[in-house]
Amino acid sequence: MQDKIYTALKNKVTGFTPISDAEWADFSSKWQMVEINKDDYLIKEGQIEHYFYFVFDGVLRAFATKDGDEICIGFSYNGDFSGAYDSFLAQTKSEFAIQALTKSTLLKINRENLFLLFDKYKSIERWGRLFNAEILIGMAKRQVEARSYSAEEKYLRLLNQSPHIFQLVPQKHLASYLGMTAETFSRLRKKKR
Amino acid sequence: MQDKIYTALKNKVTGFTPISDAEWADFSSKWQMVEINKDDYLIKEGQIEHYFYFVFDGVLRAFATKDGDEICIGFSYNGDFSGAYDSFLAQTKSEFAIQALTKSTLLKINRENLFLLFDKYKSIERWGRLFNAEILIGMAKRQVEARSYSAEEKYLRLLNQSPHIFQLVPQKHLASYLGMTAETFSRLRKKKR
DNA sequence: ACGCTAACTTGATCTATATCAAGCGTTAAT
DNA sequence: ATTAACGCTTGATATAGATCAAGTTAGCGT
Repeated sequence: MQDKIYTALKNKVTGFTPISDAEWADFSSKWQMVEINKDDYLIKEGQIEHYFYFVFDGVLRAFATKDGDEICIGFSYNGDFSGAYDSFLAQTKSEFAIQALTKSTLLKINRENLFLLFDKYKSIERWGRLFNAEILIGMAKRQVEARSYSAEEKYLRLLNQSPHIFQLVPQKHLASYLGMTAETFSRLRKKKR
Repeated sequence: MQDKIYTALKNKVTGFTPISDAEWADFSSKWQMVEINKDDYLIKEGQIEHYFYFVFDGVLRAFATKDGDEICIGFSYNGDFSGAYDSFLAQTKSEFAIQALTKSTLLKINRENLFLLFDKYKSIERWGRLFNAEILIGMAKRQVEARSYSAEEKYLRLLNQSPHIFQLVPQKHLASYLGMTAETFSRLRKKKR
């Protein structure tokens, strides 16, 4: 049954680029399973990220804190990679925290091991490049979105494009994710029903 | 004197990861020089990006258009890479245009050649990964910035962190880049003098 | 099942910033 | 040299969404 977790990871990685059996054996041996309870943190603001995660099951949120208010940056679900990735790459203090919104099952790999794998295998290096590209493309989209639309438009777009997350994530986090207050979110919700 | 342009590219690339002479010879042969006049476009919204650029000299701006209004996404200067990078990677229609703010000298490489180089050389693949990482880290920072600060705070932060761009870029573009109107920008400017 | 806390709703008010409008200075074209 | 076009400034007004405050609901721990 732990097999399933590694199979999920394998599917995810080979979705980017093919990997030989030998490479997979080495690669996969470096990942360990971790479980984390609801409300616990993968990492807190100001810490340096040493791990890169794969979410097998659960929901997590990334958020920064500004003057005591939380600013929700994003979410990770089943099949996503997670972690304070910019801190992980640059080894700078993380500007945000990652917290489990549900009990979650993850795989993690530490930075040293991952970087050794990058050195050792071109396929893994390629996966790293393509994964970075995917994240980057998503962030570029979101940047334009955030600046192009009103609160109402952003609400409706989220509703159309990711209806499932309304079930998974408390409204206040969705509101913050869309850059509005919980009150505004609630009013939009009422309006559209 | 064209040497200087290639030397600048070499310095930029090897700043990420070392590259052998043979690799460099092959890699550099795939880049061609392009010149572009002030106000001309590298790419327009809706087109698919086939090239990846290196700015030897000049200033460019990337902007999206929403309801006739321009939303400035970012700038490229001497020593930066440029292009509609997400369109280049995903081969989807670009959501933004790139326009020269000054007469500019660039190097460009087409996608096919670059991807062949990724296949051929692990060092180039690594450069690709690290370059993606750098862009990604920058975008993550900017995302948090854009959401954490008021117009005034954003203005002051830009003034402190990148005073040079006040000389290079018209105010209206800086205003849009910071997510405010030109009027608001002008008022903040007056206030702080 | 009960009580407590946190999430959500609803209404009243406030405010940062946008919008609209008009004028000024500088550059560029005729 | 004159005018047109554009970028910047300044003032008046409008508004989306925030903030503040109070009440309601729902989930969680004991």
